[in-house]
Amino acid sequence: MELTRKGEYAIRGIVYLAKQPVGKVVLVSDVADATGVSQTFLAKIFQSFAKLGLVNSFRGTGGGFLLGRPAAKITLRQVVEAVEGPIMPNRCLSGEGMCTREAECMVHPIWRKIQGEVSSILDSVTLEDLAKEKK
Amino acid sequence: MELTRKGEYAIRGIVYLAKQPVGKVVLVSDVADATGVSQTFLAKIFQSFAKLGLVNSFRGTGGGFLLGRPAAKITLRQVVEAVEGPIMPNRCLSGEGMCTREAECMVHPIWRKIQGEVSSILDSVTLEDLAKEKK
DNA sequence: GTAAAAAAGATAAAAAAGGTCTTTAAGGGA
DNA sequence: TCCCTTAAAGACCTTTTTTATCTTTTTTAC
Repeated sequence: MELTRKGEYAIRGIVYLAKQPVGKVVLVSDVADATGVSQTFLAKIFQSFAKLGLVNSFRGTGGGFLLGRPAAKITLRQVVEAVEGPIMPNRCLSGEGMCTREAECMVHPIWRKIQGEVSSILDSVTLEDLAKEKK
Repeated sequence: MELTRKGEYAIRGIVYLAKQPVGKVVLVSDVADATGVSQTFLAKIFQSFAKLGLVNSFRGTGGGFLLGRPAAKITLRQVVEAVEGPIMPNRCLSGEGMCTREAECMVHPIWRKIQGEVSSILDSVTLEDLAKEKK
């Protein structure tokens, strides 16, 4: 029931991107320095983002990363799920007939409810919100 | 963001206890057989319960376990936290001055909200609820 | 005293977390 | 064309956590 470091770093990294002027391309190394995360590890995280289109990347001189779409169109849930996988408080919610007890299981609906609540909270926050300075 | 097997087994085991007639003492081995969990592993889990008073135990011949208080007075949260520790979606919520970014951190309040929601859902369910047969 | 049962602690295999390193591919500029 | 820069991809590694098992000790009833 805990976010891993990967998830933490992912958020820090992409929020840093969201704070840049629109269209500015930044190096992983810069993001790593600014957020205090190892460059190679952060690079892996950004690769996951790139596959999902959360960020765009450019190789070579002058390359780097920027957001794949406006910060207002990227939710915290998308960021977290990109590196941690689906919000899934209990294995049996993954379906695939794994939970043979589902029929009698009274606990099942509780996890489903938690899954729904957590997902909806994470869905309600965008990178635009997170990029604002706290006042 | 996932319940471990220990948490799953804990719930299965204590719900089985809650389904027994009030006052009936049952062996770990019986609970283990009924729930499909290894006996020694379940014994460890029940030891955690016993330390917190969620169950009472008796050693020796005729010994075993029963609920430490009425099923209606034991919440799902207490059961989960007994084996998994506090509901804590993000390390920085643990306080202890760990989160040096708290002042500027816009993400912090989100985790706090999730923590609150999850806790309150788990608090709202008792073993009495879970021991009912699904209809 | 002996058998039954939980308590406690040591040990260990397997999986996940948390990284690093090396090689490859792509792009820009001299 | 040849470097240099930078991300992509994948192999590799270490540490921690999970998921147990096994043994010994303590407690209790008979």
